[in-house]
Amino acid sequence: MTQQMSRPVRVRFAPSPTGELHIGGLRTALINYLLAAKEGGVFLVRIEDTDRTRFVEGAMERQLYDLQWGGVAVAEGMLRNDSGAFVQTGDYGPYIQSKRLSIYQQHIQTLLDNGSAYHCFCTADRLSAMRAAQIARKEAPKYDRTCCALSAQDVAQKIAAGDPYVIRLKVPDGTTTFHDIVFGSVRVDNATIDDQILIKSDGFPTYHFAVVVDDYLMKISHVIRATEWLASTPKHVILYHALGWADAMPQFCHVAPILNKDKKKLSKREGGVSVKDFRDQGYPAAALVNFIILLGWNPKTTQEIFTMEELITQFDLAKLNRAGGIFDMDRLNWISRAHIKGMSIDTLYREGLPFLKKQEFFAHATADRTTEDYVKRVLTVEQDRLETYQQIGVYNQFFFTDDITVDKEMLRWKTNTDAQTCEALQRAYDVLSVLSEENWTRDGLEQILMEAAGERRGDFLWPLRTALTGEKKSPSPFDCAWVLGKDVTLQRLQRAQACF
RNA sequence: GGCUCGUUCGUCUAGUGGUUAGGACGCCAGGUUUUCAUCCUGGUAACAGGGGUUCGAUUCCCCUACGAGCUACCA
Repeated sequence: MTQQMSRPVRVRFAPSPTGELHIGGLRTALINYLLAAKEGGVFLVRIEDTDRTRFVEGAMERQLYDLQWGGVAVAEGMLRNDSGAFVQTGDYGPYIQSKRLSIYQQHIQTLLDNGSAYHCFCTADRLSAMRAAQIARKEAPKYDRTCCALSAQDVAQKIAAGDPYVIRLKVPDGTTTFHDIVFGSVRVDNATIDDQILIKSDGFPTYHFAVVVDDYLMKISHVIRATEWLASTPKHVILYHALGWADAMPQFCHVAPILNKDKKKLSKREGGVSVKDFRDQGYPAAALVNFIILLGWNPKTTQEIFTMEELITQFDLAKLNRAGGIFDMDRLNWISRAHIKGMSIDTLYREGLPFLKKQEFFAHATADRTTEDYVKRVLTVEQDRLETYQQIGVYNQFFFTDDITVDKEMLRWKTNTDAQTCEALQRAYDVLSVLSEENWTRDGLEQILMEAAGERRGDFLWPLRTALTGEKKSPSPFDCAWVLGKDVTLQRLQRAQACF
């Protein structure tokens, strides 16, 4: 088999507008995109909407938006225009299959003419009866070619009479072999392949026919898609030959699916599998992308955290694994944490603010606690503790509300007495009340408070920290005082002292 | 049932005809520490099973088991 290694790279992602973009879909799109980006090729999007019964209004737009969110940049096919709408762009359109019906008609005719396809008038009832009988006889269900024996006259007559029909591929005898970049050589006996329907009775092509016609006409160099297509690739190979396009056959590359804990294909039933779900939960796009690409691929180094640029330079189709990977939430969280940790505060603020704004505690916060400056201080303190944007502020709500509760027990460090606790609070107040605003910095506060703490740090720092937060767990008292500011810090210390 | 594909710690994986089978996540234990988180150190844990080939197989071949996909006028 000849491989066109020098062909310009043109790859495509071809979603069906039937629902939200699945993370498995994002992964497939990403792999296509990475190859194109690495090789200086073109990544295009084509919409496969030939199943009118499953069409969902708006699904295409949402999927394209999710792709863009994930950083998978589309160069041809469906692009966003200035007003935000997705429009067909490129020299190989239309890029929506339902707009290509006449093209399919033209090419099905060559198949009909050269005897590679035939009309079939069998009814659904007859087909299902036939299939049931075959199964009962423990045979592989397969069309029995009744209509293949019809004369041209019979066919013309039935068509003229308005009988509904489909057009089937006449699978030739022999075997079909093809090379897959990931799975290697795959060979099947043509006798096991059914006479696949190419054109449905509604005149629309099936996937198998449309994908071959479109990939050929759009000059696709690599067909990179999910492994669920591996078994039907021989049909496509047969079609390339029947259409006389064997020399222009793309390279096939099937990528393993993402599985759930039961090793089943991750299904929408279980929730939390669409790109939108993860975006809504506050995972950075770069983290999700990093996570899904590492499921079944790695550059053979120990690097685990990647930017998109690093992925592009290090990507290699040959390093894709064959086995499917199980989706592991712990790992996603770890990768997400690493990405958030590595962000600038400006980025974290820009990305995280929309999530913070949805929080009730933030909506009720006073104006001075929702300023950019204040929120950025909170983020500075929380950055190392965040797994998702959605967690911002959630575990440290005392930053946004004065409605905190402190009592003697909370303020007491270990077995200290009330007097010792009071003394600690008073000492903290004394030290902080004379600290200038200029020195009210993370470092400045840490320095002066550690000095004041002396040897028995817990005696001093615990009452201070709980007085400021009303929580047993929180960031350090230095960080809390820094975020809250001098006025609030002193107020809260006084409130704590009033417990005694 | 048939066809195609797959199988290294719980998970993601590296790896070689001879390795103490490496790393990461998780988990556990210690350390740092005012708490939590972070961070540091250490630990736990794998070549699905059986036959070959071979001086020697996790690595090559075959079989079995298990798993997945396909077997639609869905993609």
